[in-house]
Amino acid sequence: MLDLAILGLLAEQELHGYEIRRRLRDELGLFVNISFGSLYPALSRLEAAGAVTAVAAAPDVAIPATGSLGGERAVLRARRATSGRSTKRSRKVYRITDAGLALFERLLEDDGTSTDDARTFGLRLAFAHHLAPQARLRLLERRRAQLVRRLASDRARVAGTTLDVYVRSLAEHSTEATEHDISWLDRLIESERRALAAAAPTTPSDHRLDRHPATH
Amino acid sequence: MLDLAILGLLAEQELHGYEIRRRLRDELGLFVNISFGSLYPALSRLEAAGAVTAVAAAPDVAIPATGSLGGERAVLRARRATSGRSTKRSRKVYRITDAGLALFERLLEDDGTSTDDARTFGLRLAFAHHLAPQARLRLLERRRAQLVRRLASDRARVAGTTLDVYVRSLAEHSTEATEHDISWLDRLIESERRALAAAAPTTPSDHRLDRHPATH
DNA sequence: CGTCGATATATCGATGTGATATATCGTCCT
DNA sequence: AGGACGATATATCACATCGATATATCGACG
Repeated sequence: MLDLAILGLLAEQELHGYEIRRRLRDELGLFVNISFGSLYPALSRLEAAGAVTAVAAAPDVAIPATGSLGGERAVLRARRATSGRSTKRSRKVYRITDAGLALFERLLEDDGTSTDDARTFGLRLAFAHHLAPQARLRLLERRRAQLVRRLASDRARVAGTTLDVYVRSLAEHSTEATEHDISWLDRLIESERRALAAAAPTTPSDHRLDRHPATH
Repeated sequence: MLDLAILGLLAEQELHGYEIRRRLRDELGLFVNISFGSLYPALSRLEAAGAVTAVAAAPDVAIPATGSLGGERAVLRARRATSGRSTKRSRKVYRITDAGLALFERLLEDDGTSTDDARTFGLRLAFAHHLAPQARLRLLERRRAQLVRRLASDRARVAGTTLDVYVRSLAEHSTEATEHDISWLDRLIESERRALAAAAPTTPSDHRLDRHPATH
């Protein structure tokens, strides 16, 4: 679960542990508030598995050529770091390997029956730009189906003989929240479908299209 | 966290492990989907701590005189069980002790800085009828304040330089969900305030009222 | 000049999950 | 008749994650 988060960040740029945590907190802190107690062991685990390698401590923070991720503040930090002529306490900078990239893509797509967690879905969506359009659509639809199932069982529960006021209120609110989630997903799905139709209007009935997309 | 759940159920009625899990799943399965791998150890833990005691396996399932909790199906199950003249695999029925009740109340109120989890709040609210009106109000207001704080930091994040479409959508949706939660809490708080005012209209300015409420 | 807060890595215990093992009983299919 | 299957029931394992804590370095601020 946080393997996915770590690999997703490292797929864009080399980073050290503390910085990984900071980015997860600042940029998608909605779900993940990863603790060091899980981060460092996870990095060791990934290193042992050959998914990442520790490279020499970078003397200065690489200004992200990838753009998109927290530009200004990163520059400020880099300036401070270089001016101070300090590496703080020696950092271990990690780089993702080919095996790690493969693992990342597997974790991203994996419709694994497991851990329904909203957090895992959020993480996958946050890295959705790494997915092929069709895979992205599948991700959204899978999640939608899951929520629809939950909604049905929640409704069944509300219909049951639960009398307590608070439990009932809780159940009703949860139901509404799920409905809200679903309509949000519907909007996303609609948007993806439109993008897909606009990109490839030639072969709309090609059912093999999503296996190995020509490019992206 | 599931100590709270277990004690909350046992506070109303003696139960064995499997039944505890079933009730949690069926009645407030919104949050808790407790696994046996945590339930049984938790029961042992609570037993060791003197919060619960294992009593002799009940020959028949007690028809809940407390009402409110899954009546019909329980009766059906009880009938089947007695007709079959079977206790299935010998069950351990647990009863809550005085110490357990004290612990339960502590866990219910505990504004413990820890584990902000929505699940913990949901659990507390589900058992809110065990709380004094003022404590109930405090619980709701504490949660509200917490969500307001989260909302502020979420908004700050959205205002930042996050360019990715999906991350942005995720953040916006999360923000809306939090707003929805807050307005739900506002309704609950309003309702509690009204109930409180109706119950004790004599001393509206007594600021000590919530320390040791006369009764419940 | 000394303390505080941010940066940085690491480890510990407690708690929770998912998978699996074991056993008994009722129900349904053939 | 019998046997497969699912529900009931308890228990344990490996593993993931969290929160707290330890350790260390540095810049900033009074």
